[in-house]
Amino acid sequence: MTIGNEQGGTVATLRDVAALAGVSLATASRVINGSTQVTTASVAAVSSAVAKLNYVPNRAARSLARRKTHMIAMVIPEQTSKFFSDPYFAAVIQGAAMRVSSTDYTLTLLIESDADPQKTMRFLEGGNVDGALILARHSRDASYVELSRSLPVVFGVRPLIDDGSEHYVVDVDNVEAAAKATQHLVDRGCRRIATISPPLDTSAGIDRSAGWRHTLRDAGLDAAQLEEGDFTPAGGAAAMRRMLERGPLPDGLMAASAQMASGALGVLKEHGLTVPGDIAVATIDDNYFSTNSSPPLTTVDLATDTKGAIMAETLLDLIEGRPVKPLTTIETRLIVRDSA
Amino acid sequence: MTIGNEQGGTVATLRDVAALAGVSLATASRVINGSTQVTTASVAAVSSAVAKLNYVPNRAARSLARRKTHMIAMVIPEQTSKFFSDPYFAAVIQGAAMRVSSTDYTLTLLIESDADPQKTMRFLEGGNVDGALILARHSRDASYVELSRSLPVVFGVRPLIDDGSEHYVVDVDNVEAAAKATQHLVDRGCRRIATISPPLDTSAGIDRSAGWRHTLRDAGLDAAQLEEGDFTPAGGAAAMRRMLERGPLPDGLMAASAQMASGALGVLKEHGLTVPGDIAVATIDDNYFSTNSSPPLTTVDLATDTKGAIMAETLLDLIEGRPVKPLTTIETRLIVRDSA
DNA sequence: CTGAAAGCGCTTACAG
DNA sequence: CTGAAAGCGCTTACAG
Repeated sequence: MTIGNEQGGTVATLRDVAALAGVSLATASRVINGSTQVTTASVAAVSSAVAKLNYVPNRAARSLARRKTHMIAMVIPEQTSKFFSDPYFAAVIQGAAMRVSSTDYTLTLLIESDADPQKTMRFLEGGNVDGALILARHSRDASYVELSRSLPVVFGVRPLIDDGSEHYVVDVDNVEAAAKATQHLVDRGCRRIATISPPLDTSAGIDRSAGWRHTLRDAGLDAAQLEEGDFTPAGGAAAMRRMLERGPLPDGLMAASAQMASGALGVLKEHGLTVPGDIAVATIDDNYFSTNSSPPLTTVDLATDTKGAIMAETLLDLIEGRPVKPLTTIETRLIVRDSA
Repeated sequence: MTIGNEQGGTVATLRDVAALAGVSLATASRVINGSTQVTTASVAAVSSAVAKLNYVPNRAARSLARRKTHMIAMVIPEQTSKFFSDPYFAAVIQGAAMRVSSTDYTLTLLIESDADPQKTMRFLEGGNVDGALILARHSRDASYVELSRSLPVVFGVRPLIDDGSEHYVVDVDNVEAAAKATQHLVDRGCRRIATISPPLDTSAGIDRSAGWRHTLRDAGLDAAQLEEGDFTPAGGAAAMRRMLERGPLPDGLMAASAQMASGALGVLKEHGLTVPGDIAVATIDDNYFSTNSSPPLTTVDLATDTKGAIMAETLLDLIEGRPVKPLTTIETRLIVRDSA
């Protein structure tokens, strides 16, 4: 016994509202859309009809007439493991969803299929949304930068291409975030500070390793080892192992993501090394990987949910034609815990 | 300099396709919708026109004509903290989004505002979606059960009301999951097995505490302490503290969620108690809270992303009029790690 | 301030 | 198998 797909046709229509209020369709529409060109009598009559009928405008009809969908898309890379176990995505999505939920817009989740990445692009180009929030992989940057010529688009990560075309980015200053974490290690007296970096073909990898390097240089210290991770605990553990094999042992580690730091901590423990006794660890991003590890990690809070909210806000500004600056930088702050 | 909201009108329309293919609008539409009532010549002509023009059907127009939106909503409770730091929601959303992304449907995230819960309901009742996936709080069960009379609705958690009306649920068997975790403690020789339960006014709380209780009874053991938690690490820690204060110390703990277990572990450590030496700990749900704690936790995997996928699948079946059973149970399995 | 009318881009009986 | 036409439920110049 299933519900079937008839909805019973009980949904009230604008025509019903107008009839009950004793006005024309046009006037009813004006009242509903908050036009000032209507008498208070009309407003009253229509409003009460709306309440009585529990009227909700049909989005499809409205979209068609206005040629606006009132829908925005959030594009997310497929790579299941990442999305699922990476608190970053959950936080951005939540921030954006919360911001959007206070408007008349609707947020739709678009997973960019590895098998058919063009599907996402066709959807976006097909006029199905008023704008898009992009969290996808750098390998597809070019397509999205291109897309932003015909559709309002906001990137959550600086695209790696720079062909001079304009695009909008909301992100933290990753150079600065890495510098804060590294400087903290310098300040507490570390002299041989290594880093586990995000992949060096991502803007996070490029920027965070740069922040680490220049902070050391400014402090008059030599850069110790750099090992690349992949944003996962396993990747962080592997990087830590390589670092330990190659030696010498650093006295400070700037693990450039809490997930990687958490993996590194496990390896350190295996080797009987204490944190922060033998090696002080600072990281970047504050989530359960940084709060829940032992010891809890000194980190730089990236305010990722705020970033999601501001991405959404920026996109709405773009869609509605309000002025927007190309780059919005989210503030970060150091949080000192036990690991450094 | 902003993009503004003109899209340049470059999007091809069905009329364009028909003209280029030399057929009528009706025929073009038929080809695009896979009708068999068309000659192969028409199919060829239209297909090539579609490719040439990069045509994508306008969803709004299609929705209006078909009176179907091709959109499904996932309703999530506001309570920021939960959604954000609770891997459960991320997993369900991901599973559902992945499943939906292989169809022509679109998944929209609806956050049920604490301030105006009626807003969500109006949206759902307004014919804006073809169906809804409900993850919201039990306090609103009645509204959603009521809603499911006029809209296909699938619950991710068994609603607490039972007024005889039919509704569709996709969930794990929480009684059984708790029994598996508890039985494992019994099997390893624990005699005084306590539990930290989810809130007892939720179906998870009711079922998991029941599974714990009846497993002990079947084993001929007395139920030791039960303390209520709230699904968070802090709640688990508080529950553990109360348990320790009241005594006596149990030799086994079935902490009914990995987050709560993680909080409890911290308190045990504070008190110098070892796991599993002094007290063996088993939990429910497998995520970074169970894999990332020390020791890693023996747990029952709830396959939460699969649950999300099956919720979506079930809803699509409902929408398209395929037969659906009222309850779909997701399989769970015990994963033995170091904590018990 | 208000209403009649055209139009948004599709789908779908209906007639052929 | 195909096409002309009506209609889905709104919005918005246009005329008054």
